[in-house]
Amino acid sequence: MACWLFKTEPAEFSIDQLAASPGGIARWDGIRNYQARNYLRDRVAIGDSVLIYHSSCKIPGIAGTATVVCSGYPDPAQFDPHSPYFDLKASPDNPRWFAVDIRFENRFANLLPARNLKKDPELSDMVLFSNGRLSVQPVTDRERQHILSLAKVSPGPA
DNA sequence: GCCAACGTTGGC
DNA sequence: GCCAACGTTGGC
Repeated sequence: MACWLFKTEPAEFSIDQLAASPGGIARWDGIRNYQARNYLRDRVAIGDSVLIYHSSCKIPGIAGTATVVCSGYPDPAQFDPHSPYFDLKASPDNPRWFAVDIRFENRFANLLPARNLKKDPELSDMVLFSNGRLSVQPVTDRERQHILSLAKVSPGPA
């Protein structure tokens, strides 16, 4: 089982919206970056663990966890001319962008602020800090374990 | 709102 | 294929 960090702007789609989705399941779509696309298309698998990261908000950080319930498939939004994610150059025969489905697992009692995680020696190698703009990124098992242990002790905003 | 870092585009 | 110009991301 692999682990991933998915970034989202909570104003667009938050972990609460995920939790409120039918069955706690939602499509993770609208990813328009090739490196992230490659992960969604080729690597993200059913049963993988996901850390949900809130970005571009008051306190950016990890908000909770989810599980992958459907691996990569063409993102329907790319074919919809009314969608902000429409892509003129994509076609069903030759899809350019991919989505996965995830199911809500847990919302941390206290969000883990990125500025705290950044100071944590256990997490110094996280992709989050070397390529902060990548919206789908791999997380090592060690990083995941550490983050989950932090979430349990509920450190809260420092 | 600023700005640094990074990604994409397009002329050559 | 290079690289300058431009656009986007995202923390602050």
